[in-house]
Order: sequence, then C-alpha cells, then structure tokens
Amino acid sequence: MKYSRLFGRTIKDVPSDATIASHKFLIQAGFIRESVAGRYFFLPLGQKVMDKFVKIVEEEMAAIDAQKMLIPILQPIELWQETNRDNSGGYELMTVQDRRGAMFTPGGTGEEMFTDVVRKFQISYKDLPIHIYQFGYKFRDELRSKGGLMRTREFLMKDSYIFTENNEQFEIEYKRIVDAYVKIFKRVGLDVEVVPADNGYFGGEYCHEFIIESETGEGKYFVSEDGKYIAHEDIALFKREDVNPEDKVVEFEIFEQPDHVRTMDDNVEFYKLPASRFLKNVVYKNRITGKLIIATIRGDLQVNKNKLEHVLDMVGLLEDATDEDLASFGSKSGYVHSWGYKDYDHVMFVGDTSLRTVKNFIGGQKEETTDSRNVNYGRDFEHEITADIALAEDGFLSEDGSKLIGKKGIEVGNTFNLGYFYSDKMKGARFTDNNGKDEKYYMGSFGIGMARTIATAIEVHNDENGMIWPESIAPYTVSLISIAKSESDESYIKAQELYSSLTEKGIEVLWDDRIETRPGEKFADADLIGIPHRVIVSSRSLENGGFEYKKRSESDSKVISEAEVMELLR
RNA sequence: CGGGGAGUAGUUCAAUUGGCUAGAAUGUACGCUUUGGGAGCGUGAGGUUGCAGGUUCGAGUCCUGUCUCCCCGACCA
Repeated sequence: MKYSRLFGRTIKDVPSDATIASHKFLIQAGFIRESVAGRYFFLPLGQKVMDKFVKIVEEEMAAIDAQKMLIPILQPIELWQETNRDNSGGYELMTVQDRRGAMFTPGGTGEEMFTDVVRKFQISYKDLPIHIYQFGYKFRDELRSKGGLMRTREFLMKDSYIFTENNEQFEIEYKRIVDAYVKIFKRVGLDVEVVPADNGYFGGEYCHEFIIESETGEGKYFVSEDGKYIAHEDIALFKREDVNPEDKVVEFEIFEQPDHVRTMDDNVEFYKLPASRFLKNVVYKNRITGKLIIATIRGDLQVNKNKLEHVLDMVGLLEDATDEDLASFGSKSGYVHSWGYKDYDHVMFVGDTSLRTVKNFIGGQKEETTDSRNVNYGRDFEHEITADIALAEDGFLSEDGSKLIGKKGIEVGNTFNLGYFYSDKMKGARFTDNNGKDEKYYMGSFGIGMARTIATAIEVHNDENGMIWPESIAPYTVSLISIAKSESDESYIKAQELYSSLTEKGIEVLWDDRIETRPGEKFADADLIGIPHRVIVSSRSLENGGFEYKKRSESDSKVISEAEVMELLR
C-alpha cells in the first residue's frame, strides 16, 4: 500500500477527551474514527488489524473443531421471553419493531439464537459435542461508553456456543476452549489471566473472565500472594477471622448515645473501637418486586451486591433503596435496625457470615438518642439467611490464609458454563441419547471482544511516540520510507523496486511514498502507526550501501543490503 | 439514572461589562523555498457560534426550553 493513496491519515491534534493510550493513538494514527458516542468507524488501517486478528481466532477455533457460521442481527424477542431474559436485568438490551409490529433485539449476545438453530435439527448423541460460533456485531445499550474501543455501544465479538451430552463431555470441551483462548491472546502479545468470575444474568454454573492486567482496566480481581487463589472481585472469597475471641459475652443492653454519633466514622471516633465492632445495615430494593433487603454486615466490611443477588436469586435486580423505601417500614437513613420490622412483609434480612466473628457488637437498634450494645448474633438476633455477602479487599486473607492482592485488568474474553440454564427453558432444546430418549443439552458460551482486545494490545504495547504492534496483528509488516525529491530520484526508484519485490513475496508493505513531505514528519507518522519493521531508502542510506533498517521497538538502526532485507523479513 | 463540565472552522482553542465584518494555531488548496525527527514565506477556501424561542437599538455572550458530547459515580460479558 502506498501511503499517499491510503484513506485515513494521521492527525496532529487529537480530541482532548481521549485519555488512554489506545484511544488516543488509534484516532491519531488513522485507525478508527468516532461516529457518535460509543460507535466507531474502522478505517482501512484499523480494518487490516481486525482482519488479521479474526484470522488468528479462526485458526485457533478450527484447531479445536469449532465451526464458523452466522446468525441474523435482529433476534425475535420471543426467544428472549422464552428464557425470561427480556427483562431479567438485561438492562442493555435494545429493541426494534418492524412495520408489522414484530419486536426484535439487535443481539447483545447469542445464546437464544444458537440454541434455537440447534433445535431446528434432529440431533443425536453421536453428533455431540457441537461447537459453533460467529463473528457478530453486538449491540449494548450502554449508559456510558468510554475509553475509545474499550467500552462501546456496538462491537464485533467472536461468540461460541457448545452443546454437549453431559457435564463430563462439557468439561473436556470447556478446557479445550480455555486453552485455545490463552493461545489466541498469546499470539497477539497478551499474557492473559484466567479468572473465575460472576456469571451475571447469563445463568449457569460458573464462568471465567480472561483478563489482561492493566491500569486502564475496569475489572478488579484478586490474586493470593502464594499464587494459589485467583478470583474476580464479584465473587472473591476471603477468610473472616474472629475479631475479639478473648472477650466474654455479656448482657445485651440499650443505652444513651449522643445524637452526633451517626456514621461509622463517628462510631470509631467516639468509642475508640475498630469499625469491626459495629453492626452495619445496607438496604437494597428488588426493582421488579419492590422487596426490600436489609443486608447486615460487620462494620469494617462492604456488602458485595453480586454475592447478595446470587444468594437471593435476584441477579441483576437489586438497586439501592431510596429514602422513601426506608420510610415505608418506618426507618430512615442511618437508623436502620438489624432486626425487627416483622409487621412489614416487604422487608427481609440477610446476614453476612462475618456476624459470627464478633462478640458484643455495638449498634443494630439505633434510635435518635439510644443504641444497643453487647449484641451477639445467634443470641440477640439471627437472620433466616446467613451467607457470604461481603466484598473482598486488598490485604484480606484468602481462605487458606494467603494475602490477597488486588489487581486491575481489562476483560478481553469470557467463558461460561451454562449448564442446563437454556435447555431447561427453551422447549425442544433436546437431543436423542443412546437409549432413544430425549435429553437436555449441557451448554456453554464463549466470547472474545475483538476490538477491545486490539485496544488492549495497544495499551500493553506503546511508547510516547505511538503504538508498537505485535507482528501478528500489525496492519502491515514493513514500513518503507523513501526520502526523495522526485519520483526520478534513485532513492525513490530503489524504494519502488524493494516495494515490488517484498509485495511479490507476500510481505505486506506500507510505503510512505510522499514526495513533498519532509523526513521528520514521515518518521513521526511511522512511529505513531507502529508497524514493527522500518526500512528507509535515501541518498544517505544508498551512499552507505543500501537500506537503513530499524525495528519499531528498538532505537538502533543499521544499513543493510536488499538481500539482507529480504532475508530479515522472510 | 444521580453529580459535575462543555457545545464557536476538519481539529485544538480565543472572543473583555452584551458592541465594529466572530479570530488564532493546526490541517487543507495553490505558489515559492526547503528535504534525516512534525521546517519557512505568501495567497486562498473553510462558520446558520448544537437547535428552538425570548429579552435588547444590538446576543457567541443574558433568560427559557430542548438536543448532543465529555468526566465521576451507579449500571455493565
């Protein structure tokens, strides 16, 4: 490709809202351009990268016997009603209606569609496992897109679905796919961590997120110091140690408390005791049923809403309670009790297991000027549900006692063990087993965010001058720069010859053939675009015996012959 | 959806208490000069100041409404 003919040039000024490296450089170098918020054009250079990444994914998918296909973009809403996902927390689901009144969703994900296509066939156990996938545009009605390609409202995803006989067969397939994913990311220069995570409204048994550690990441996860435990923040387990095992359990009492003691900080300050000695209540509301949930937890811990939702089987349904909600059972912010409210059917309690680690809590029944102390869980109050509903934090201990280290990362892919979630709900999602009986599929779904992965590769591989593409997904292999005054200059002709012979060999070259552009600008552009190999042809290089060669990632250059160039890039 | 900020040339930004023909840089077109790290000079094109009302002799500037975008949070394969 001659740079002079390329659509999508580099620009000097980049929109000031581009804060992260990948966003800034991809725009500046002419790989992408924003259409409206969260929707991007892929320009020719960006598309080249995408094409190469797609090819890598295809290769690795083929290697594990996955078959590529394509589903319609608009999915009938009836399918989503079948699995009850049309309103189960699928906040980002968009809908469109055609002239006949039929409702569709531009697919945010494809479980229903893929299950639907499979049930259109007579499937025998001999046909299993089935692994089918697509590269499909995903539409998510994100309230807020951000970070360039990191979080967009529509994006290309590789999504896979497997249909297996049973859990045993599933596990074998699952492992093959996890291994393939690790390989895929490795091939684009990314070391991925496979992190157990929350399966949200996808349902099913367990899932993993594929995370690249990065400061720009949105996802938080924990790794134990001994390296034996790793988990996403949403589900991370930790050890709750006894806070005051030496203390004697004493009698419950209600006592006067100055009314300036309101918050947890006030408590710590006033009583000169650690936050862990106090009771904390956090109130949530089920946004469908209106049920209010009071989560009771040790004062030093935070409630993990994801865990709570799973405990209550209200995935995606909880939101913060409002002042009106608190008033509905005669309470107010800062004065929610840890027990009682028996007259209110719409109120329920859930306790964290940490409640058992403290003797003689303070709190739990705060009125304007009184509170209670020496409160003991199990003696003075006890909830119907006691479960792990707490958020892990940096420095907490894993269950086997190793310190947890919090890390930030970018989620580039995920794998879900869906179990029978979809085959239970979708009528006819059955195969015939070896006894001739109908059986449900044991399913899984697997995704890779294509554009996000590309952006992540840049987050990991860049310097102050621009991007540094891994060779596997670089838009071109070689950046050829000719420094010439006219097309009849020797340097221009030599560049032309080299361009032809490299191209003939199938090596992709981006030749900066511009005559009127000064060398400095060409170098700056080449750095920005980040093609891994650079060859310069100029009168100076020719005097020195050939072509000046340099890697994008290195600062030293050397002059080599055409034969050596061909050898290096072969 | 809550809090904050911003909409002026392709882009980045100016425009004083409401006051002259809305400016500059950069980019772009043309000409000259120049050719190893975003050079220099000159000439030109490029604007319904997001949109709709209102106040005023006069509105980019003040008021009302509305739309869009950005940041923080909430939400979130």
